[in-house]
Amino acid sequence: MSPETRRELEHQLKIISRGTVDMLPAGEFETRLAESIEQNKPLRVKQGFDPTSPDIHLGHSVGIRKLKQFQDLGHQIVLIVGDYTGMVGDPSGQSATRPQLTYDDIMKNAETYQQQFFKILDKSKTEVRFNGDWFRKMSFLEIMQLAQKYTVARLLERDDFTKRMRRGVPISIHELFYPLMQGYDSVAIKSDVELGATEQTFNLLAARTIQEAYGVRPQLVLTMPILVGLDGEQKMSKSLGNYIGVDEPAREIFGKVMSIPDNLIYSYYELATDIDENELAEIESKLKQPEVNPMEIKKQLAERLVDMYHEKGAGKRARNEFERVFSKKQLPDEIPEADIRTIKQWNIDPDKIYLVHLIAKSGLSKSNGEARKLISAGAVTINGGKITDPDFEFKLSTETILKVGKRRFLKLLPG
RNA sequence: GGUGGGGUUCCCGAGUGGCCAAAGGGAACAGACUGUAAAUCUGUCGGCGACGCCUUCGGAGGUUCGAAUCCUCCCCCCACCA
Repeated sequence: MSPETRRELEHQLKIISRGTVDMLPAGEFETRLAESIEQNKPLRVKQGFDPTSPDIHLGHSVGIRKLKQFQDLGHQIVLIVGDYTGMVGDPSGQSATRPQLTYDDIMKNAETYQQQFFKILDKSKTEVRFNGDWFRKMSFLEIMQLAQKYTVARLLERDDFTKRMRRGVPISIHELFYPLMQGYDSVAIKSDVELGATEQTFNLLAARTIQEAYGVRPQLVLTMPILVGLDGEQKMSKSLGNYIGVDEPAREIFGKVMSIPDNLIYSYYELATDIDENELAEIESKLKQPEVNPMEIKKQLAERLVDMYHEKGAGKRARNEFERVFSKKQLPDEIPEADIRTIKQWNIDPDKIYLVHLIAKSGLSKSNGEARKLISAGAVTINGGKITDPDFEFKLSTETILKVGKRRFLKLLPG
């Protein structure tokens, strides 16, 4: 190996290994990377995403950002949109069968996925493939041949299956196919590397066996930690509702980041931002000092994340807004407005506004009942004055600010 | 295929003829305290202009003054046996 190759190899390994949990099989990464450098042949680096929800969130971004690093090092990224696997549902980490989505839902989600991927990746350098392209064409015979390549015993080694078996939770046969399908994706696109979260380790390794069975060189496997969601306990996911979408408005991203438990701050910096090693180390030590209030570090994190997914300066603005509304309890700079016409469209008489209806119809609460509860709980103010009477009615004569809970506002205009 | 045990509100899970919109826990939401952190305490937690009315306990029928609870058929899950 030439000194230049050696240097480039070290450089690439350093970037690639940041934040990773495992690079498997041990040692082979180095060999294969060196080979790629020497032959000037980019690695084909794959990650699959099942479009089971409309948005890419920070959890997805962990892998995508790692792909971006590969991309910047000159490797070829292949994104698999799992339109077929999405219908099967990945059993990884699941305690129950996933709900089946219709093909239409999946394709709708696939569209937004494709837009959102490129908030992080360079579109012109990325290969996007739908796995329906090959699965749709498979005959039953071919499916059986694929099924031959793996054994039930090996599938059942998986922790999630074992647990479900033990707890008496059903496992459908189609779920057993999921790892086979994912593995076949690797055959179809001849991947050199596949990325995934640690919970994917089984699927990623199974793919090696399947590639080999089809005469394709087995891929390397790189696993990333799971990003914990807003609740501080479970992995970030749409279905748990504990996620931050990359497409969300700046103030939402900022606010959600501020609501994560303190002990998550470090891992968010490490996994979801591109902060450099030195700063990361500094943050780590600061967070350990009891006299440091983590709030400021968290605000910087929130600012940084907003900047990543919005235009420059958006983070700063979101921060100012946040501080105004929550620290100083002032009004946000943009409040949804409702004029007389809108109010009438809600079937509400502006001369005799029944507060419960107003809150419910304007969407500040889900139902009249909830509005009523919020009022009784003291969560509703009109122009700063707390209203606690659930039957409160008023006439709209001047501009009026309605506030429900900490963050829901509505401006009523008499005009 | 046989036998037995199950399917309850967002989740787990009590309830086996009226006192059940259904215990308890979790989640969630709101309030207090705070840093939209954690912890803690309090309240709410199917819908409705609401001491009442409507809808809900796998599905469809039935018995009864009255059903989540009893009967019939159907669907689904689990365990053991084959």
